[in-house]
Amino acid sequence: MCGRFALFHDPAEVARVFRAMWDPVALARWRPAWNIAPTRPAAVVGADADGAVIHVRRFGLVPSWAKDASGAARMINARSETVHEKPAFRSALARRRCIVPMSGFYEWSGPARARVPWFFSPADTGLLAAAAIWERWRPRDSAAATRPDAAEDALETFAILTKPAGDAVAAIHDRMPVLLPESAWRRWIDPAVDGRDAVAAAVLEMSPLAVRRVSPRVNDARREGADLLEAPAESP
DNA sequence: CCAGACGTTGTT
DNA sequence: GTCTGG
DNA sequence: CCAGACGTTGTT
DNA sequence: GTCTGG
Repeated sequence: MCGRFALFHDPAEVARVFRAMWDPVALARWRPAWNIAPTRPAAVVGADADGAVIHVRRFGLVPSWAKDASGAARMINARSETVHEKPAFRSALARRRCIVPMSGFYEWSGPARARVPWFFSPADTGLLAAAAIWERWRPRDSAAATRPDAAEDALETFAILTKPAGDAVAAIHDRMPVLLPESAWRRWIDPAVDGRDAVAAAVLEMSPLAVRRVSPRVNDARREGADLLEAPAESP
């Protein structure tokens, strides 16, 4: 699956790779991150009238009909096998697909007492592109909804699609994010493309991955920094 | 009809 | 065990 | 995803 | 919002 990831590439590099423009508000707010956990902001690439645009949205999808945003940490992933039929995901899949640029993502192995983190990154250079869907949520509260700046109360969130693990991931875990090769980026974020077709094409793709064991300091979602990727201290 | 859910993943 | 927060 | 909390009451 | 269960 995919519950934690990193995007520490320079923002300008992210824009260049995805041939996208940063939303100015998003760019001002974004900082490279090595430990992006559910409920935390992440950069995402979406299709706009003007082309590909990078926004900052929160990890963990809150459906538009949710009474409050507190369930955000629960819908962090959507199964590619069933995403088209789930009430919580269906409309997002049809009309609101986006790409999550990643320097890499984490998976854990081992028993609950001693979880071991691993970092997966592109085998070659570059960035990973995870397939995702997003939603816009507004407070039900009518006073907030009628304020002139109601748009500022809107919360944009996303969930990452998953599929059965292949290649490098299978040894560690049984699920992994759906990763898109560059040739599939445009179709994924194009709302004119049927969602189910887009998923069917996306899950066939394989991105060559490198993997390494990293510091268990990453387990704590409050920690941050490049040193989270250091090899763990030797244990006998 | 109304009420209540709506999601994924983990581990021995 | 199960939920919440990061 | 993992880590950490998980409860009520009264009083200042 | 939209579907399922009673």
